[in-house]
Amino acid sequence: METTVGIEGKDEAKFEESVVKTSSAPSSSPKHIADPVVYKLVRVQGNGRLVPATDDEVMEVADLLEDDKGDTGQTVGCTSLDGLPSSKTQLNHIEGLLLSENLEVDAEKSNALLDTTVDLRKSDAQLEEIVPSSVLGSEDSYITQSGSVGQCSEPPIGSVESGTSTSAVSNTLKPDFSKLKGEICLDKMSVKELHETFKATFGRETSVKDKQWLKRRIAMGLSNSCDVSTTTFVIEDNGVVKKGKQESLKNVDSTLADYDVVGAVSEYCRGSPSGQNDQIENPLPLPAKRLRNPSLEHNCTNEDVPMEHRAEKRVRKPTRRYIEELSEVESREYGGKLIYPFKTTECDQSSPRTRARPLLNVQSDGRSLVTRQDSLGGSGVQVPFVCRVRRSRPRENFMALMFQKVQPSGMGMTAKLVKRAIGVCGPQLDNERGNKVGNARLPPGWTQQPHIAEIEKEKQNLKREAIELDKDLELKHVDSSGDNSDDNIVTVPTANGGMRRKHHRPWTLGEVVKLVEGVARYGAGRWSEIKRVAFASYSYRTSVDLKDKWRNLLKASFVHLPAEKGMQNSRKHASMPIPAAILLRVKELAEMQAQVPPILSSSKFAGHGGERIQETRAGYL
DNA sequence: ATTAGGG
DNA sequence: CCCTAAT
Repeated sequence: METTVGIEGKDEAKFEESVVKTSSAPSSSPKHIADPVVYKLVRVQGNGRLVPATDDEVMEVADLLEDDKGDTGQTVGCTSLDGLPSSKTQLNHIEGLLLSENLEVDAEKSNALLDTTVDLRKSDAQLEEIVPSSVLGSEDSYITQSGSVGQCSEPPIGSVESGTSTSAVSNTLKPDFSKLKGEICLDKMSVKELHETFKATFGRETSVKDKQWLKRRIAMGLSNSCDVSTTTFVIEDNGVVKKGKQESLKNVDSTLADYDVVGAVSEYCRGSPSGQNDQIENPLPLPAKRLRNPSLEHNCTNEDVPMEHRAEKRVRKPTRRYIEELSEVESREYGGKLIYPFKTTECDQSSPRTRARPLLNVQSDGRSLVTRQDSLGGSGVQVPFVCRVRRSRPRENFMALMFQKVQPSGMGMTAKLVKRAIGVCGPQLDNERGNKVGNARLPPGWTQQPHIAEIEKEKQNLKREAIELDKDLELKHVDSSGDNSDDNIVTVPTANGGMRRKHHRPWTLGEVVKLVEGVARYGAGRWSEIKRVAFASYSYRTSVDLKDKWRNLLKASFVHLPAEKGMQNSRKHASMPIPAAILLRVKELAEMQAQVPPILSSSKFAGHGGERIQETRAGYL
């Protein structure tokens, strides 16, 4: 079961009182007409019924409401997420940076925004796929309120929405009359009618007889569940922040709860204030909503999953990306230490339920997220992938170890690596590595080729991503993509007959920005500092890497003119073109810090006036 | 241990 | 990216 929060008004003052009242009588909250807000807590049982929440299930959401009132919502979610004090500043800065004077970048940015959105939705959908009914329940209940409204009494709501744009959330659920209307509408229908409606909605028949179920389904189909869930999550998120944790552990598979939060946070931070409104504002709650955006369609339709099913696929384990994003935030919060909150959570509660769940999310997208479960010799030991702290370099080293065992040829240099490997990541050999141990027979060419392909694909997608408003999150996306599992390890022959491994990790935009940022803040040369601060969560990217990258950036920032010609034919997607804005900034920084590359310095002023971007600097200091 | 520079 | 010298 899941705890759901519904909002029916807005007034944090009366909040608590109201909560209690409403929770015992979900369908009626008459007293507050205009201002009062009530958060109704309901518990969804099994596949449908809404049950009044028990007292201890009632969550305090007062502050959320408060925020909702004044804020865009985005800020709310984000601040609660990233404890990074300077995040805002950075955000502004980056934004400025990108917007500064590059239309191209701008365009890219909007694209990125879209992409991100899609991405999030997609993963969200996938999330849901995993969750049988629990989280769904919450969603459903919500929809019953607002979604069904759309069908029967959409006009009033719609107008109300656009009229009172103050708080999306409160507006969304605000009037109970809407809910009642909606309920009644569907209630009036017989099962048969419901079936017809269902068919009309989803284009297929259903054998389910449960009216409740049908209603919810239809409602879901008519409204867009994506946003719905978001709302729910947000609330839940805040709840979690307060005291939802225990609750989660108590009532729900906390794993799920956590994921929800993750999803919610991500989506919310993306800047979904509009997203939330979208759903409601849209006067025609048709299934078409999903098709609104081409790429979105693509992402949502890629599988031949029946639509109904798709609707469910909204909650799912967050992609590694998200985990790592969060963890990064977390780590920053705790002073750069690598802390993986989910690890504890997940490991603590290994309820039978949890164990059963993973089966559901099998092959949502090629890269199964759960498989690690039993990987350790089938011992059933549960080591959530989240526990993975890092891969790549350490792994490589580890692999070196294996390699040495299997094929003594590379010994010479391996020794060193092995040593490092043991020292660095020995204790944290996670299941993934464990897996490899099992499969260690793989030849040097080992690295999971299929995986690489996947990654590459993803990278391609992410390539188009630029920094958007929600820089922090965004960056993490990009970055994580880079770190996303497998590295392109290439073995190059070395003089003394040995083989050294060289892995290539394309720098993501996010990383670059971070780097630039860092340089701006601490100055070029303080690589270790920069690494500590900006790259705390990136186990790869050593300070040396940073340095190298900076060197390259510097080079790039001053040349960029002749490059066009040769590059044209050879490789278009070879490496992510660094946005001019960033290069510009690099250049500026370089000049500012008197780091102008000696030789290039002559041509630097050629046809470019990069002097006038001063505000950027201001952002840092 | 970190940094700079060459390869 | 990797390696190494220098600090």
